[in-house]
Amino acid sequence: MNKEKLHQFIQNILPMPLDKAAHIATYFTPKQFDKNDHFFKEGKICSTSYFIEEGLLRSYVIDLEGEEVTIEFYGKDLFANDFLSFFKRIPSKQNFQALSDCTTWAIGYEDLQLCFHTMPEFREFGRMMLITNYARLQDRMLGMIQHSAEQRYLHLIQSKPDIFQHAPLKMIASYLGITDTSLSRIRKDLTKKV
Amino acid sequence: MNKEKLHQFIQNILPMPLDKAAHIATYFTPKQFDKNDHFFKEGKICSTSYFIEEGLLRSYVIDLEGEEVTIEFYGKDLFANDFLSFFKRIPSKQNFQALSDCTTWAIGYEDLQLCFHTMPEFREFGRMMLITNYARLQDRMLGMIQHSAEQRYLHLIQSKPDIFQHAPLKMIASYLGITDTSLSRIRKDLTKKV
DNA sequence: CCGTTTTCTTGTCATTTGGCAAGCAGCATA
DNA sequence: TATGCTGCTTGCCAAATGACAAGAAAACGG
Repeated sequence: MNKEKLHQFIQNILPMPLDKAAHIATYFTPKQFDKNDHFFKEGKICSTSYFIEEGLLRSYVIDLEGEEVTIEFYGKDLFANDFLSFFKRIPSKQNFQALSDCTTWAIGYEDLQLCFHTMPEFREFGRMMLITNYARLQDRMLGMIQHSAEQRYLHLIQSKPDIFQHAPLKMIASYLGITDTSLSRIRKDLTKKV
Repeated sequence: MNKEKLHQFIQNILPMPLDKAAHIATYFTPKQFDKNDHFFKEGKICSTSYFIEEGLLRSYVIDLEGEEVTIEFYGKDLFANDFLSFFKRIPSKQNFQALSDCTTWAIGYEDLQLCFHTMPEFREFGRMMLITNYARLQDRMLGMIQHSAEQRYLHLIQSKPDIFQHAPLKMIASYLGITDTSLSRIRKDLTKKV
């Protein structure tokens, strides 16, 4: 398990010399998850952030009726954590679960702070990551407002096709904001149309 | 027009000595908007960020049918800009409009970068603001998934009551992800229930 | 004050989505 | 093989929301 992909990821978010990226990478340690591992549970402060080299995760909350609502799928080359809990040091409401065997790089809160305080490049990198994620979330929000469930489903197939090999329909449905029954019907209608 | 509220705002996001907050505040210049001013239009790079001392703004996009979709309402004590365009220096898809006469404090991209690079407190302040906004957006997303239009409407009345004095129903409806017709009916039903 | 425009409401009907329950299929395991 | 378990589909009907159009009410500008 080498750090090449981690370097690429860092340089992808913010271009910087390889030695800088390599230095940043030294603060990350490898961490494996098995499929279905619940590796973070709500109520605690999220103190570790994971860069995903390979595999698929999801975060979810439990709603008032006890139903799981998937907040986000985290695939390859993404950073998984609960920003709010992580940076504000407050208990998280989210849970994290591996949907496949996962190869990740972990960094703890203190190390991340150290990186922020000592490396301007890393600050930029962190800021860009936050902004990118914010913009993605805003686009998804706009999608919820402007598009039908069917359109959102089709878009998800385009943008995150790997989800469909690992996540059961119910998780995908709650992510899309519909029930699994409706999603099943949407799929049925789509096969007719083709 | 004094900077007291700006100081408070900065210290509210991240507690710091008054002199630090005052120094940060020197980079902001006052800017007034009249009701209905469209002070930023899509296609350009968003290079100014506004702290709102008084008044109400909104950001919106134009969808494929030419309809305006309100993305966000920015009230008192908030920071208004398009993060993605502002920090990535790419053209924005958003428009900004004053919904009432507004008193704001403006800061340009270069000054903001200067602040980031020279003041650790300001970096923290900026990071916390991004995270707070991200968490808010995520909560709104969850609301879209878990709650009915009526529940979202009631929640909006609680959380941003001032909107209803300045924004027409159509803007509020698109923000909630429904049509103005539906919102009108929801209001009617609620008066019956009371 | 009048006339115009915008905003809001309402009626009718269609479409989308949900709730519930039944059934089927795959799959692990005793 | 028998037995559950989970995931997916489907039928039936209800509820939520939308599309379109008409009209009432309010706001605005001269």
